[in-house]
Amino acid sequence: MSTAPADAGPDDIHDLDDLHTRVLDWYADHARDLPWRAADRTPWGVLVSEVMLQQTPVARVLPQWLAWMERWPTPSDLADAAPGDAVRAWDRLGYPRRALRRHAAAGAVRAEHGGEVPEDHARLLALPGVGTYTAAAVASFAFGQRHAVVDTNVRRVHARAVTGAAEPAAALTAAEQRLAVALLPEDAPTAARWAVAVMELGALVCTARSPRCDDCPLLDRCAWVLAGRPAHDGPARRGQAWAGTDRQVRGKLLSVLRGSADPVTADELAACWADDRQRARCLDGLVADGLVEPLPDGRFSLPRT
DNA sequence: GACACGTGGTA
DNA sequence: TTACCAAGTGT
Repeated sequence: MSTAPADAGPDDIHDLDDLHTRVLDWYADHARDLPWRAADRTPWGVLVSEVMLQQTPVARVLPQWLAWMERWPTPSDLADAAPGDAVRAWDRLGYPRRALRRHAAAGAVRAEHGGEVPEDHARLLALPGVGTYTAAAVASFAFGQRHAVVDTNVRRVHARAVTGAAEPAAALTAAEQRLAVALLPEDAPTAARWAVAVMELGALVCTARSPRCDDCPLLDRCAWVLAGRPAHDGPARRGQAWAGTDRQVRGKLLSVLRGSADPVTADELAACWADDRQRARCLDGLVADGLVEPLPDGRFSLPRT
């Protein structure tokens, strides 16, 4: 069990089978009934869910995903909309650049892939807003391929159950990636189920704050538990500053834009933040990011093209 | 590799 | 209440 799976011998293969069986059985009994996992889901729906879920809790994504899928059921439907419509519909999910990239990705899917979400990992990766994780997740969840899907939940489960650490490193390491690959079941359908199952275990049981070890199928073989649940020894995570930051100002500016059907004046924007210098800098940043469009008459709107 | 990037729920 | 945390990506 302490042997690295990369050095797998006969005993470790049995060990790996045991790991797979426990997690897959647990998932069969405890998986949440999420709409992007439903039998009638589309690859587009999976892609939309993955982007929405980036750094954003499931509970907040759920209603937004349903609304988006009803409004823009295919990539081409979204590509036909103005980017500003996507930003407005993104509402308060946070990180609105994701909405812009989602819209750009819809255009790329139509222009380069005949309107169908590509199955190939490299082509997925080339879409705006799709990084290593999301490309692997879509290839695995939507198309049943065999990929190491490594998100924060998976990293935490691996760190505890296999490596014996309370928390994974600050950033994804090559060793973690290799471990994730080494743990993958051989056949694609099982690997795809494994990927979503480990993630679900991390989301529901092996949580960051207060893990529910009593409910964990791996309790009696968890390396971290067996080691006496040692505390995290690495550096504490840096909290994200918020009050007074550009991020907060950007959020306020965009909130004004989202809330208005018509373009807004500079005065209306000024009302949301007193510091002229900072407000101007943030507005420039939003324009540079393509989230805000300055109009010839001096007003501002969400991007129209 | 570090940093910027939104928002709101929870302990 | 303050701080942490949530299915990351792009620069």
